[in-house]
Amino acid sequence: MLRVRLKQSLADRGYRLTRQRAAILEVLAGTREHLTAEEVHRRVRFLCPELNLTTVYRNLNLMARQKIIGRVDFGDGRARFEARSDHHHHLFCLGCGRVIEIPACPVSIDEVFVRQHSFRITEHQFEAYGYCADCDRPGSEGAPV
Amino acid sequence: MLRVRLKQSLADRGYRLTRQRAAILEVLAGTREHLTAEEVHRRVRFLCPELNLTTVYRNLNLMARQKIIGRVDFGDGRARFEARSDHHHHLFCLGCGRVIEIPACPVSIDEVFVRQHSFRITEHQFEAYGYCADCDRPGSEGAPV
DNA sequence: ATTTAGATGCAAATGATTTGCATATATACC
DNA sequence: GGTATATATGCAAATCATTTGCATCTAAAT
Ligand SMILES: [Mn+2]
Ligand SMILES: [Mn+2]
Ligand SMILES: [Zn+2]
Ligand SMILES: [Zn+2]
Repeated sequence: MLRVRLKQSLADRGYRLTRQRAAILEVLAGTREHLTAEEVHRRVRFLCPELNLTTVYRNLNLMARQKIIGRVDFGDGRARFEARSDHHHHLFCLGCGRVIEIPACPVSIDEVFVRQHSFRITEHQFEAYGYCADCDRPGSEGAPV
Repeated sequence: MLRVRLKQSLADRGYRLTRQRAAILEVLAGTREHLTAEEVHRRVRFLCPELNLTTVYRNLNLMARQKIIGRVDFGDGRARFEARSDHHHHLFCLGCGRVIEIPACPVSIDEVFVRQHSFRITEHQFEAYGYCADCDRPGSEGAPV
C-alpha cells in the first residue's frame, strides 16, 4: 500500500515516524492532487490539529529532498507537493490551476551539443502551460481550484 | 543595432523612454548574461546612479511582459533577465551558475495526448541542470559567478 | 513654454519560506 | 516497561525577493 511504503521509507533512512509525519503522508497519499504547503497544512489539521505550518514545511522539504515525495514548481511562487516521486511532467491550467500529468517525458536534448560543452546534466524540469477544456471556452474562466 | 531596437520597441508600444529605462536596456543589451534584478541594478548605477531598485523591478517586469526582453527562472528564488526574448532554453550549472543557451527547443509533446485532454498549450518552460566542465572535475566547484 | 498622464524614489508592506531556541517525544537500550 | 538522548516540534521572529502606496517628477504631446 502506498502510504505504508511512504512511511516505511522514512524509517529506512533513519528518520523518526512522528504523528505529524504520518499525518502529512496520509494526506498526500490520499490524493493525486499537487498541494501547496498551506493546503497540506489545512488538510492535515483534521488528522493532527496541533500540527504547525513550520513543521509541514520542514517535513515536506525533508521528504522531497529524500525523494520520498515529489515537488513541483509551476512558477506561481509556491511549491507544490505530491505523493508521486518518479520523474514526470505536467500540463498546468492558467485558468483554474488544474494539473494534468504527462505520460512520457517529452524532452530530448541534442547529445552532441551537450558533449561539445562538456556539460553533465543531472536533472531537468519541464512544465507546459495553457488552458484546460473547462477554462478554454470564452466566458468561462473556471473556478480557481 | 540591438539597443536601438530595444529602445524603439518601448516607444512603439506607447511607453516613455526614460533615462532609467534607457540605462537598463543599455546594460542588458551590452551582455549575453542572464542577470537578476539586483545585478542589473548594480551595473546600471554606473550609467544612472540615482536609479532605484524598485524602478529596476518595475521596468524589467514591464519589458518582460511586453516581450521586449526575456525572463528566466532557474528555480533559485530570483528571476533572471536577458536581452534575448525569443523562445529558447538553457543549461544551468549548479556549481557556478553558468548559463549555456540551448540552440533548439528539445521539447515535443504527444499531440494525441494533449488533444485527448482538450488542453490548449500556450507556452512551456524547460531548463536543464547539472555541472559545466569547470565545476565537474572533483575538487573544483568553480567560483560562483 | 505649458500641460498632464505616466514614471520614479522612498518607505513600508507582502508573502512564502526559513531559522533560533526552549520544550516535547520517538526510538534505542537496559 | 522504564530511561536516556538524539531528533523533532511549536512558536515567534527573521529572511529575502518582490510589490505597493503615495508624493513628486518628467517625457512628450500641444
Ligand atoms: Mn505529478
Ligand atoms: Mn537565454
Ligand atoms: Zn523529463
Ligand atoms: Zn521550448
